[in-house]
Amino acid sequence: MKALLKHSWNISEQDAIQLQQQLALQVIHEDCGTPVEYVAGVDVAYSKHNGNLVAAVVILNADSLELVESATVEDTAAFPYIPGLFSFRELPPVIKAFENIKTTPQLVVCDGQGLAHPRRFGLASHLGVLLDISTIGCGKTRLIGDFTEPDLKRGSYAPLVDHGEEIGSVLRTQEGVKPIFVSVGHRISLAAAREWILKLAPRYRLPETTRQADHLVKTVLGRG
DNA sequence: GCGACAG
DNA sequence: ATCTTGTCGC
Repeated sequence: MKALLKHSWNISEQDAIQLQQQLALQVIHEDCGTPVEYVAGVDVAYSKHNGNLVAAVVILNADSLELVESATVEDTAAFPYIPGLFSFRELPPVIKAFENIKTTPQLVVCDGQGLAHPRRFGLASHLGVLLDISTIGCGKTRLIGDFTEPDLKRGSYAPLVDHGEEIGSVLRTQEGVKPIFVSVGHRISLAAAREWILKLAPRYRLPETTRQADHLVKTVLGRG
């Protein structure tokens, strides 16, 4: 599949910020109602020797969570890691990997934030707008926002708040295990995003989508 | 000026 | 992200 919308990745830091503000206007924070048959997982890893990026996209059956298709792409890093401009560093190879995927997913789970971003346009939001597919931001750590510790039970969550605005949820996917940061990407509501992440993480802290994508990139790099 | 800072 | 050993717990 191909991205419906495209733009240059070879831009300055200032232009990247302006582009985020412009594209953020296209994000839809509501469920689109499309039945989900396939869910995609995305992850990127770095080669310790040449510094290259390896992106992986996995397509899972939404019910069985079994792998049905996958693709990986190795690329050179063209943009530095700057908190807030993460997507400009990792999305290029991710988009290329999606071009080698035949099965179109109705939902994509990203390793990073969506709405929980300084300009409300994290990597998940960015990928969602480019592909025009529902996306969820699922990060292992916080970028911005305040929160209180959610209860220890699986499924408990606490609001992630920035300047009085609820930008995501701190969700406990496994009892007594460190919670993850869930936020809306594109074409989905926060409640639906939480439900999906819980469904995708029946046994481990992270959803199967990111676990399988993570496993794949590590295999490509040699150690997995 | 001093921290915080997705991966 | 990546570099790294042992250790605690199921």
